[in-house]
Amino acid sequence: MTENAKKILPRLDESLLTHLPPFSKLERRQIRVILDQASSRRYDEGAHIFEEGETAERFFMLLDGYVRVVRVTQTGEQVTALHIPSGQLLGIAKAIGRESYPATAVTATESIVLSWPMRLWDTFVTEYDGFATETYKTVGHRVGELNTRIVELATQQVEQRVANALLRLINQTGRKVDDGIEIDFPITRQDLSELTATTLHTVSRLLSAWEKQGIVESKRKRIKVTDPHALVELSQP
Amino acid sequence: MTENAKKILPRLDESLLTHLPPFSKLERRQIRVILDQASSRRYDEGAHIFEEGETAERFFMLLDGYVRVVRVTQTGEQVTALHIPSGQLLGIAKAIGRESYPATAVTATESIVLSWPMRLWDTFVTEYDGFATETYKTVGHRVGELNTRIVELATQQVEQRVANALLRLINQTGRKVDDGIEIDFPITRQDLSELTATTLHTVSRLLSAWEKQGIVESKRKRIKVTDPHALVELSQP
DNA sequence: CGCAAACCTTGCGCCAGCGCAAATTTCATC
DNA sequence: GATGAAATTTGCGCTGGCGCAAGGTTTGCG
Repeated sequence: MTENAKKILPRLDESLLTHLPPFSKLERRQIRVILDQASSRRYDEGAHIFEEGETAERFFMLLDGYVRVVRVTQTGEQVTALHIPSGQLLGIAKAIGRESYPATAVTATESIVLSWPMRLWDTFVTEYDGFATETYKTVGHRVGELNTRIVELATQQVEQRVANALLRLINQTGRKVDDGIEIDFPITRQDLSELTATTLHTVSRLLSAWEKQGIVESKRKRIKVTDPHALVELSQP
Repeated sequence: MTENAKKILPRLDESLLTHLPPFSKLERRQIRVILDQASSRRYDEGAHIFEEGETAERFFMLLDGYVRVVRVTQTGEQVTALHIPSGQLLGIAKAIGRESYPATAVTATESIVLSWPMRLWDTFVTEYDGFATETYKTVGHRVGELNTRIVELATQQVEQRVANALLRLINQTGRKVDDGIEIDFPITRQDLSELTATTLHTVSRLLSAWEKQGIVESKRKRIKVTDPHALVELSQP
């Protein structure tokens, strides 16, 4: 409840966008236009922003929160392809020449999301300097991440993959706390297992072992890394 | 030798490009300009067209042959991310906002490759209608493939992955022969294992088993699928 | 033709990590 | 503070597929 209170919809204020890469170089007037055309919306934890295969009718910017990009197999298993932190565009199917979303976006926390109808895409690209470049950089970055995940899945042991995943999470979304770095959103053993292609049981065992060694501390849905260096060691082959 | 004789450098003729998606809509005059600025080159089997991390100074079109896109881990293992058939662009770092190539391109057969200096990229995008769209579609398609590979690696057994890889190869690059479909380029057990994240031993065992069941026939570096339907069965969970 | 290099096959033992099962802890709600 | 749902922990046995090793086959080359 108190959490909710903090996360009311923000006023559509210029300062929301000016510091974000795709828009940072724009004039106030341009930002104004962009904001006027945007819809703002709050999503609960676990909500789906868009679904794989759906016609891509809107594109999104994550203002606050975290999003998991997942695929679901025929047998219903979920596989997490990426984690997206706030400040990034998502659902940018047009930037990769697609008419439909290639995966499903699920909020990992309550999130605030801005969105625009896809028909504005071309306008944004032609009207706003740097927008195209930034979106292609975003795509490039994600392609890099996908490649990295493939290499990890192909060559590393489960322990290394989980260690790597944790490191990536604290790098991207870590919050410094008293004696360590905590992952900034609720994450279950199940989530971690979907991210590392293993089972929640194995993740649980690993975390227990690491906790005994003083590398991490974890409560339900919370993980704090107290000795990142040790994790780096574990993540090396 | 006779093989080589067939694969001399082609004359830079208009018909080379007119039927390829990125250029198909262009006028003869435009094709002429594009060809004038291109370099044509033949690569031996196993040659590297470009290396991961290298500054992306040129972009390429594969006119004939097949290319594997690979990453090499710190420990020297190779992981194949994609296979690219002829008629496609590659090394299009600019389309994903990168200054350097994100992976290494290795020829799987002798190949004929056209290339242009990257400084022409923006010109191509602005001057030639449909070029940008096609490149983004290419990117989109590859992102889809990468996602699929991640899901496969994460959820499937080795046997299913190898079956899937074979099916994909015969779909993309299969050549109908007397009593089956043959993969159109030399492929070793090792190659297949790098494509499916397993060992050449396991691939060898699987192929032997399948050969006994009459699903495939294979010689050194050659694989022919005689019963694709059975493979489809095996590829399902 | 004979040799070396590259490629392929097969047997055997082992173990990381999964599946199953059951118990326990934590949290939200009334 | 009682109840139920969700998340987590832990034990145990089994097995897919890897590592190791040895031997066989095909191809290219001097």
